[in-house]
Amino acid sequence: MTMKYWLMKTEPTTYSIQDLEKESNQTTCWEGVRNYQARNLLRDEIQEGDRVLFYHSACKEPAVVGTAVVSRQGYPDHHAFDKRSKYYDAKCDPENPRWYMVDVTLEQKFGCPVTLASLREKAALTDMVLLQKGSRLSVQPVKKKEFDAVVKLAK
DNA sequence: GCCAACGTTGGC
DNA sequence: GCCAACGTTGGC
Repeated sequence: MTMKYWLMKTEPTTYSIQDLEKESNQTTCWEGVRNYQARNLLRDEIQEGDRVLFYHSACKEPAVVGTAVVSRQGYPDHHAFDKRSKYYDAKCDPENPRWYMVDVTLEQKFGCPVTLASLREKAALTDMVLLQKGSRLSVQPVKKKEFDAVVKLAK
């Protein structure tokens, strides 16, 4: 299985790369994704060892702020069954999980975040899912050359 | 805060 | 299965 590349969005007011940095083992579960297209990626496509662009959305300066590695592949998001969780989903049956998550581990926090504006300036990145009009997927595929180009911009 | 784009819900 | 209404996302 060859390594794949992804981009995951998070609102830094909810969970930021600084939060990930502070976790034990700098690892967290990526809970709360409640979109079927993204769910399918989390459940079926994303493999341990895959690389992730960590993206801050809905904030003053939207940007890729670092990279992470998938440290556990898809498993049921148990927050959906927890009434106290903000991600509780009353329609979910633990016997037949609807929502999935993966674990991610911090790889690198960029010293220099790669802003959305700077991504748009790069001709090599015009096909990135993130940059397409109306694109809202919070977990999305990235091509290797795109991943590499973004990492390069962080230097 | 605005609003375009997209996803989901539910009546029919 | 259609589609209007509503809710959410997320850049600006």
